[in-house]
Amino acid sequence: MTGPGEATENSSASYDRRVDIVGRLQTRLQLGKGAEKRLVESILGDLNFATYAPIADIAARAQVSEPTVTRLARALGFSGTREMKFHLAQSLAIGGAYLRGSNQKNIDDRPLDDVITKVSEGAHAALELMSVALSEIDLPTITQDIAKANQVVVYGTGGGSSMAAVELQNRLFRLGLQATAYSDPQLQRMSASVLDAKALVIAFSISGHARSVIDAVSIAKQYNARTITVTSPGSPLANIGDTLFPLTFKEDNNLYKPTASRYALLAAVDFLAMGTAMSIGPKVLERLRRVRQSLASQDIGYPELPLGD
Amino acid sequence: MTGPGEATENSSASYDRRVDIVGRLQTRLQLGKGAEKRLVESILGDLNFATYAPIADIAARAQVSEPTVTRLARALGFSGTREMKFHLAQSLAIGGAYLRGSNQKNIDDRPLDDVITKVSEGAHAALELMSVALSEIDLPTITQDIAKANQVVVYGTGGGSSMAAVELQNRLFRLGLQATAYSDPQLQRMSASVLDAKALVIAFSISGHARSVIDAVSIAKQYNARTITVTSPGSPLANIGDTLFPLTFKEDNNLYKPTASRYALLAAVDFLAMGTAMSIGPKVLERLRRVRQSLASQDIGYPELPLGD
DNA sequence: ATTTTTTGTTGTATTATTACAAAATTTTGG
DNA sequence: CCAAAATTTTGTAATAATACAACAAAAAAT
Repeated sequence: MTGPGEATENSSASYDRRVDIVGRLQTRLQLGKGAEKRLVESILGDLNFATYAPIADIAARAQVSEPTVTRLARALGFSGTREMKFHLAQSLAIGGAYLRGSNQKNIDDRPLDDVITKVSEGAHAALELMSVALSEIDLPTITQDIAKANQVVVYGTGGGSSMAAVELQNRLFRLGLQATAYSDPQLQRMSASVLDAKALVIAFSISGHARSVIDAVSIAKQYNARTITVTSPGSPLANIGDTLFPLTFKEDNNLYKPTASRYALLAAVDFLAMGTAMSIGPKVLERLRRVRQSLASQDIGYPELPLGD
Repeated sequence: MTGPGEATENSSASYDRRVDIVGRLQTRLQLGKGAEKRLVESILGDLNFATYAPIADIAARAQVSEPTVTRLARALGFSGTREMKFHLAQSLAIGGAYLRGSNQKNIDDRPLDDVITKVSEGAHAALELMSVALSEIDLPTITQDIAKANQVVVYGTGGGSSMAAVELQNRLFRLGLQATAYSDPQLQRMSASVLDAKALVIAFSISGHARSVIDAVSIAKQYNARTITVTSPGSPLANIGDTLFPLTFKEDNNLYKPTASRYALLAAVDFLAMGTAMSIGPKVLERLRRVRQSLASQDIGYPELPLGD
């Protein structure tokens, strides 16, 4: 439908599909069989090739016929091979080294000087893992709860989680919600003990074992506050919360680079904050405008810049 | 000569050219004239169209002949129109709404439920843009400076930058460096005034206009401290620092999601921290082990978990 | 054994490029 | 400064490359 002929008009539909293309290919790999499976395998095995090579070469390499390639493209929702290749090119651009390198040797084997490659591969991977995991959950329901809450209390201890907690506080605050973040273990427990049924707790912990956060959530529940936990599925914290926002990440053992999970946390904050903004709806724009203006008046006008330099 | 035939090998050469294509077109617009100029104008006027439309349509719209399009592609260093269009598609993907911009309806008009897609696309794109931009700089030199510093002072004001500053402090501290972060404007100026030539300043600012950070860097320079700025190229802060670590990002106009730059900042922190760890070398591992142990003794052993939940 | 689905073959339509010719531009000799 | 030659730029038409449709054969499911 979104064919070349319609190039001029808004191609937002295809834009949405873009990044997901690799995931969709992987799904198809499970279901498919025979010629199509061979083809998908071949494409995933070398995305670069599939992007730049003509259909004849792609077909030859996968030992399938040319129309099979066209048919796969159609099956994925594209108007044809051409369009599929453009989208592959785009996800390759966005996924960067992460996707480009998927068929390469073990990351840690490579020379130590490509710090940039490693860090961004790790970050891309972390984000990818998160968005895959989240296809399971019902984000709107969670964010509607947040949007309706009278008071939002955010817990998180330790570098990553407390960063996330503070960040979420800022973001929700800008949306006009009463949000407060607590990083201090004592304050977490104390603040939890004065909550009521109209309060909403959001608790961050990568491991799900942070003692003070678990305590605070338990206390909050005693007072009937709703609790959302952002943590690893199956962890103690995940088990006691009302709703789980799963934090999925794979920390690799490279001691020099112990931070992939931070991207996952940051993404979680973004998902929650943006989702909440959406749930609140257009009236949130007025509040954002005010915040922006309050910053602008102080530091003379760079309106294009993000909030809170 | 990165033709389709070479698709299988690592196409890092084309990777470098990728983002720059719009800039190169703009350069050509100055020099060129006649048919080519018309064509370039037309392409820049609607990158989307140029990306998706067949050569005949592109030529027709610009009122030039088809071979002129092929010739332009060649002149830009591509093997042909096909390749040029792929690269356009990729820069469009990375530049995102920014490049797609003018001639499209607002992204915000799209349905509200694909929060996850939007956030992760933004994040991926931000990371990719950073790593492309950083292929220019000499990271080892910078991180060796950090590794050798007697004392590291980190400045950053406002949500994103202060988060980055604190995070970098933590990371460098774990490596055994004397690192201190200051988010408070007054403290920034004060701390800068007591530095000496052996101190190293790292200053974060997304815009590069944060008054207190600029002041602190100027003061630090008066006392001969080395200064590294992590900020937008060309900004006031970038101009006064000794070394620039360029922060490249395209904040899109989606008010609901004002945070792509945070991923760029986080990546910058990772690049610097990991690079520094590399520069220090293996002896850093012992320090990391100690930090890990100090955390483990308190909260009973989950050694696989990242430092600082 | 028949129907349905999947895959391949062949011919055709679309798209991009080459080869050549015609303008347009610049250069050069008077 | 002007025309004629040389050079460059641009366009036309033929050709090559690429992708697709229609149909047929094979495989799988009923």
